[in-house]
Amino acid sequence: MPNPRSGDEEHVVFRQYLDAVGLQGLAGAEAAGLHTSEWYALSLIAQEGRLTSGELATRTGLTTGATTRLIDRLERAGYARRAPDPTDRRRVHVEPVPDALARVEEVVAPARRHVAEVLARYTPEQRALLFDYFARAAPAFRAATEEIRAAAPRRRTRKTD
Amino acid sequence: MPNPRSGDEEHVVFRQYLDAVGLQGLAGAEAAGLHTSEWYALSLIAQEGRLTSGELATRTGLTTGATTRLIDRLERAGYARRAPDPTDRRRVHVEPVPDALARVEEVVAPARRHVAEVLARYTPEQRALLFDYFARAAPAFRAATEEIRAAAPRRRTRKTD
DNA sequence: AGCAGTATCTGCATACGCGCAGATATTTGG
DNA sequence: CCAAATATCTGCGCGTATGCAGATACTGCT
Repeated sequence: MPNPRSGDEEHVVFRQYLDAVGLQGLAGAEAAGLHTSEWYALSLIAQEGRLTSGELATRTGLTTGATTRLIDRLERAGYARRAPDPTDRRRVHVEPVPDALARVEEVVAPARRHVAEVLARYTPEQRALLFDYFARAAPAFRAATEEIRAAAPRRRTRKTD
Repeated sequence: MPNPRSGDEEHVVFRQYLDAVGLQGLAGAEAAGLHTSEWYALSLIAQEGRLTSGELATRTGLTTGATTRLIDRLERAGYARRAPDPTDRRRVHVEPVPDALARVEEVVAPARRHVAEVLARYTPEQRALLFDYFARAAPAFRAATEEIRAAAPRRRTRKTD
């Protein structure tokens, strides 16, 4: 990697940073024994605390049938569980199993540790700034995610050329 | 631990940040029409600039046969191409197609834009610190990834023992 | 030149996720 | 109480990714 103008360099630095974080996430998902759709769904559930099957279907972009199976897998793997809705017995709430989230934490532990090492080299003020960035960037990334998913035409199958 | 209370909060902030970045990556991969193994492989190739089929097999943890098909898909989708090794004609180098990487950039564009908005609220000095963090954190995440993959009970792959 | 070792590719079989459409259970409205 | 609407589940088939093992092509060594 040569040393181009700093604007370019920032671009590359950020790109590689994103890639590294993304790859780490994928490795984590695999280590947790979860496929990406399951990992994605679990993140959604953990984030919202609790979702109905239908809501999960909407958020993941899957059909309700596929979502049922997805929940089956998550449940079988011990990451989530079904809970009845007291007011509407057709509905099924899906909620994370706390114990399993701890397992996910374990998988993320190496990343946390390595990053902690990096953070340790900064002053408390600098660390505060970084965490301020984390807090602000998370919603920004979530907004970007929604934007991407909204713009992406669902083209899972490439049979039609 | 100087401050358990704020430490806990940092924990959560960081976790949500990681989740948000990861989900964004997944959405991007899907928008690019790539499955996770393909996205993963493409990241590796882009990072190294060029890999042989065998090296890619090792890095992804796939068998050489599966890797051949993976390269086929990457090539058919226009993200990578095969290039002969001038010194060893058995070998096949896989390299990213620059044009396609630009397409991937497009997919990441929303994230870049949203984060740019966040970064715009900081002073140049603060931004410099953040980019310093990005540069340092990327290798840290890569190390974490290797650690995770090394520890993960990988599906029975290699038979070369 | 011949033989062993290496790198990649190709059939074959298997597993799995997903969409589709119908089935089942429950709520809501007349 | 019956019918329509709603939420989830199940049976079925398709497309695809992967492992395995053999085939093919090339290199290096004797």
